[in-house]
Formats: sequence, structure tokens, C-alpha cells
Amino acid sequence: MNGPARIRVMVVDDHPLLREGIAAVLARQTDIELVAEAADGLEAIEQFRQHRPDVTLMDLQMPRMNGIDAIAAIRRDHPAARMVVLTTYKGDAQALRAIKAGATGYLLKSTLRKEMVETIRSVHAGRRHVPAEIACEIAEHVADDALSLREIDVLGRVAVGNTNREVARQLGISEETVKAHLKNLFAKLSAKDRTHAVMLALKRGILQI
Amino acid sequence: MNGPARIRVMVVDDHPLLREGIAAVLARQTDIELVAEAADGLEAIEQFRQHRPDVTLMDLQMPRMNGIDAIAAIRRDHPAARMVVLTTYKGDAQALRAIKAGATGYLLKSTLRKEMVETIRSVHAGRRHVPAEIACEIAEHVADDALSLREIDVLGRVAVGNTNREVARQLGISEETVKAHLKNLFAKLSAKDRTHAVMLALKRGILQI
DNA sequence: GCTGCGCTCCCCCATCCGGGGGAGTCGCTG
DNA sequence: CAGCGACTCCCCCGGATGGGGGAGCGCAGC
Repeated sequence: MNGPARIRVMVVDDHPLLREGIAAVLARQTDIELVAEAADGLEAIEQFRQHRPDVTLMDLQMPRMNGIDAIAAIRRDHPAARMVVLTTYKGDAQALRAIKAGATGYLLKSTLRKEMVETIRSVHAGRRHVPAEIACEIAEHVADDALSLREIDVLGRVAVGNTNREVARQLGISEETVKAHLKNLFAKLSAKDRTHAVMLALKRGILQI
Repeated sequence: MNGPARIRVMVVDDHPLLREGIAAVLARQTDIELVAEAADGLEAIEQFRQHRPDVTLMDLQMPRMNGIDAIAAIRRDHPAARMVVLTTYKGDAQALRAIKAGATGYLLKSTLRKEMVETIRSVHAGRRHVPAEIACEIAEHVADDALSLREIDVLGRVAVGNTNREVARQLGISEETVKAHLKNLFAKLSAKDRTHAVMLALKRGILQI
């Protein structure tokens, strides 16, 4: 049966065992072909150039270059590339950022085999595929605005135990400004204090551990 | 070739794709046989009873019942059971707790196929198998003592934005006592303040997000 | 029986934090 | 150009935080 061309897929993840699992599932599909694998964002860009897969499954948390940057880089050169985000958590900041970067689908690693191949077919057919679970998480938080880069920077320094004064010195700004940034981001995150703010930022994927 | 009995393996993980990957790798080994799968701790206990695998690969973070509790429960009834921890992070508190619960091996999910099968054979042969990477992490922190249950409880409440007074009221103790617990755990974690302490506890697997 | 440690409580006090207010510059966008 | 938001700085001030000290009780191990 040499019918319609098969969907050419690349999988990008730093866990070899997970790649192996995806390969095993895809091998059982007659209409899907795994043409490339990569363990991080840089490899992904290189492999994409060589193999031009129809659909790319991309993890977000990876060494060297993360998935968001890799998606953005690939989409810049190949706007037609179909990218499906593959991640463990359902952090909304991550999801939103990935979709902004050009992802057309979103898959949790805890999903079943069937859902994965359906997503690949769906995305290849040109449809967006974001599960209701994720869509809700995103909708829940697009209302309250995102943190600015400066606010994220300040919060990141607070997270590692710096006082307002230390953050101010590190950034070359006044302590009052640091306090202003914190006041603003507390309101955005609905945080009760700096510790709570760090926890919420971690939950939403704004900060990483 | 119906030679020596094959090593009977069970894999416990809430990610079906990862289980699939492990199954694919094990299928290529002539001396290893995958006899059972489970998606959480409770299923693991049930499946163990039914199939009595020689070696169990167990994830730590799972819904319903986590891996530590499952390992402890299985080892209580079957002290000879060989348990290998399979996890994403190398948090030392997790590693140490797992080994205390009776794990005989420790595997990072980012390890290669080869290392996994070698670990299975090694553990089945009665050897302990903890990679140097993990052993170092553990050794680095066994010197400074672990947090007490009360301290972990206090820190967990601080992490979600409670003030010392609120924590005191929740626990029915004095605010001074809460401050004492915090002072002690700051010293144990080498934390600069409560926010830093929460971050360090998350890194070490003492707290979960 | 003594020691160590977890847990509890108390004191003092310098410092930090966070909420309230206002205000200026810059750059983007409608 | 007017408005908005990010970023910057300033004021005041009550309350929270954290570092220092000491102390009692109960339980487990040596």
C-alpha cells in the first residue's frame, strides 16, 4: 500500500526513554513516520533543517536551548512548520508563551497514546489542537496581565534570598523601585507576600526551580 | 533457548508514553521480561501482589499514592522485592527517603537505555545501584541534618503566603514557636530568609509545588 | 542516669517588608 | 497628540521578620 504520503514526524525531548515510547507508538501507525529525534533545542533546529518534518513534537524544559526558543527559531525560518508542545506540567505561562511562539498544539506527557496520534493527525491537517484542560488554564489567567520582564527579573532575585536592597544594588536602581515592582507583581499574581509570589510564579511556569 | 529464567520486571509511572518507551527497550533484551505495568502507587501494590516481579521500576511523583509510600508498603510485605527508583529530578531528600523506604537502585529518567537495563540486571543480582551523581548529592546533604516534620509543616504553610501569626493560629502554637522553627530550619537549609528557604526546600524535594 | 534533640515558650531589638499615597520620563499605539 | 503602561523615584509608617539570648518538657539512645 503505497497510498498517500505518510506524516513525517520529529520528536524533541531530553528523555531518551520517552522518545523511545513515542517511537514505539508511532511505529504502530501506518500513516505516520518518525524521521528525526533531538534531545534539546539546538539539536532540534539542526535536525529540522535536515529532515523538514511535517509535525514536530517539542518538550519545553530541555538543556542548552529550551522548547519555546526552539519553536520560535524554527517558525521564523519555516512559518509553515507544525509544532506540538509536549510537556509534563500545565503551567499556563508556559502554554501561553509556547502558543505565542508559534505552537499549534499542546500535549501533556500524561496523555494516552491515542490522543497523541490524533493530535498529530489533527495538527497536520491544519487544525489547532489545544485540549480544553489547557485552554481553561490559559483563559483563567489571560485576564490578569502578565509580568513584565523587569518584574520577573526582580522576583527571580528575590527567590534566591536577596533583600530589596540587594536586588536594587544588583540592578543599579533604587530600593524604592524594587519595592514598586514587587507591589505591582504582587497585585498581578494575587500574592500575599514575596514567598507566596515565588510559589505562584513557579506554579505558572514564570520562574523555574 | 530456554535457558535461565528471565528477569521479570514491573514498571510504575503515570506517563503512559514513558512506560511504552521502557517496554520497547526491555522487549529488545532477551533476559528481561516486562510482566506488569501500573500508573500509580495503589495500582503498583495490586499488580505486585498478582505478578511478583523480580525488579520494580518505580516513579516517585504520581497521583493517588506516591512512589515512596508504595515502595515502603511493598517492601513491608515482600522484603526481598527489588525496587529501583525512576525519577526526573535528583532531589536528595527524595533520593534519601526512597533509599530509606527500601529502594535498592536509583535511575534518572534522562539516563540512556543501556544504563537502565544494566541497572535492572545489577539490582536483580543483589547489588545496590546508585549512580555517583546521586550518591554525591546525598553525601553532600546527610551531614547537615534533615528538617523535622514540624519544620516541614511550618515551611509549607509559609510557602503559601501565611504570616508567622497565621501559621501559629493554624497549628495552635505560639508565634514565638513558629519563629523558633523557622530560625532552626533556616540554619539547616543555609537559607537567607523564608523565601530562599522555600526555594531550597523545593530543590531538595522537601516541598512539592 | 545522662545526653541530645524535637518541640514549646519567652525576652529584646534592629531591620526589613509591604501598603498607602504621589510623580516623573520614555516609548508605543490608537 | 493623548493615553497607557513600563520603569523609575520619593514620602510615611505599622507591622512582620529574623538574629540574639534563655528555658522547660518529654522521649529516645547511649
